[in-house]
Amino acid sequence: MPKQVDHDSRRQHIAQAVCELIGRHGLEGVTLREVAAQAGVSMGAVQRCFRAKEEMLVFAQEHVNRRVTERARARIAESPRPGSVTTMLEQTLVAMLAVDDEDLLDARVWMAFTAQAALDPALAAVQRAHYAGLTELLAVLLRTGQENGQIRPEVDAESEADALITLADGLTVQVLLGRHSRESALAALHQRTTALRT
Amino acid sequence: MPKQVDHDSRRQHIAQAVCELIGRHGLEGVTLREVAAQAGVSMGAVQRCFRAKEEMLVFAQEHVNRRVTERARARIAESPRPGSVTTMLEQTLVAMLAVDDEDLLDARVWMAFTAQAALDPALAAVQRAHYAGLTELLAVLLRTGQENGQIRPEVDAESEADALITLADGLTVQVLLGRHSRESALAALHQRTTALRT
DNA sequence: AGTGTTCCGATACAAGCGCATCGGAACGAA
DNA sequence: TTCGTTCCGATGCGCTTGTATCGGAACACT
Repeated sequence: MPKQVDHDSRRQHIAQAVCELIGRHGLEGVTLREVAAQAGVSMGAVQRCFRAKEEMLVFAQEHVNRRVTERARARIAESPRPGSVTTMLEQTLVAMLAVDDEDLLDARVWMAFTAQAALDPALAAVQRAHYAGLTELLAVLLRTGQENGQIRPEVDAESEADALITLADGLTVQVLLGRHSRESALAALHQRTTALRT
Repeated sequence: MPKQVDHDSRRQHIAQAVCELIGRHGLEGVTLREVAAQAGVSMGAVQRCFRAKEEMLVFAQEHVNRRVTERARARIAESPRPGSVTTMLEQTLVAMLAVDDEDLLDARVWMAFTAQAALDPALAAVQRAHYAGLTELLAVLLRTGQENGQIRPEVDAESEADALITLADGLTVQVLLGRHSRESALAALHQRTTALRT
């Protein structure tokens, strides 16, 4: 048997390098040579992992989406007030904002991919799948809260989940443009989620 | 005196070509050659109008921003129910959405420039200036409505204007990704603005 | 140790890019 | 008409891009 490498972990590593490049210089800054340098590997290694540049970009998109979802679940798990559904909702949305200094890069990556997805139906489908998962997560939280009597019963879980996601996206844009501070965005989320309480 | 051309109108014309290219193929699709072809002029003419590509892009950004503002003012002027401040508010936000079929291109252009502005402080400043004008427009409408007794007095005009803009941006993103239809976005705007009524 | 397979680093290459250059067309003033 | 200036279309240049190619290194197995 020949030499073997862990392809999947290498793809993750390269995807991370791609995200850092996008976050700093946008999609235009993603060249195979730069990616290789950022990842600390040679161009040949990158080419072996991904048949073409676009395949690499799609993988990177899914990579950052996965991380957002993970962050959301982590924030729910370590929620400051366990049992409070509105807190869990808020933490999920905070994870989506991804404006926590170190994660601010991810927000720019999200922005770049979303802009591209507005032009490329294939990328749009990837983003929609990601959003579908988040919507479901929020909807479950909302329904749970309604069963517990923590969320006002007249709220429609699905449409409210959509509205919350729309708010998070809008806030992300505003923060990235420097029109909102991180704090004011968080405050807006807090206000919106507490307004759902009974 | 030598041959003279109307530089300003030519710049507008080229900017329009740039917008159409961005709307169809993104910022990556904007090359001097493609711009010249789309505008129906030669590359030399483009180079004469703009010293460099970036200058052209900034001008195009301001071009599309101007058009959004104009559309907003036009929609206010031909408001279906003159005198109704909430209707004017709604029409302004509808203009910002720019998802009216023919304007859907502009929404994609907005998205592309905004993503770029998240990386380039100079572009971010241009966008912030644009938003400042829109915020002021909305705030004036809100204050007028409060003086007329059409808008609930406890609303803070500035922060409410910001919130409305955030909503519009979020909805634009959702529509471009195909997660919201044009109609549901308009409905969301309508609901939000009517909620401000006394 | 030998061998067969997998991997990868370096290089080559065509295409496309932004920009600079320049000779001549276009046009107003004399 | 002639002149002087402005404009522009075509072309060239240096550079970067994504991808293809390939000789040899790296490693598991016999």
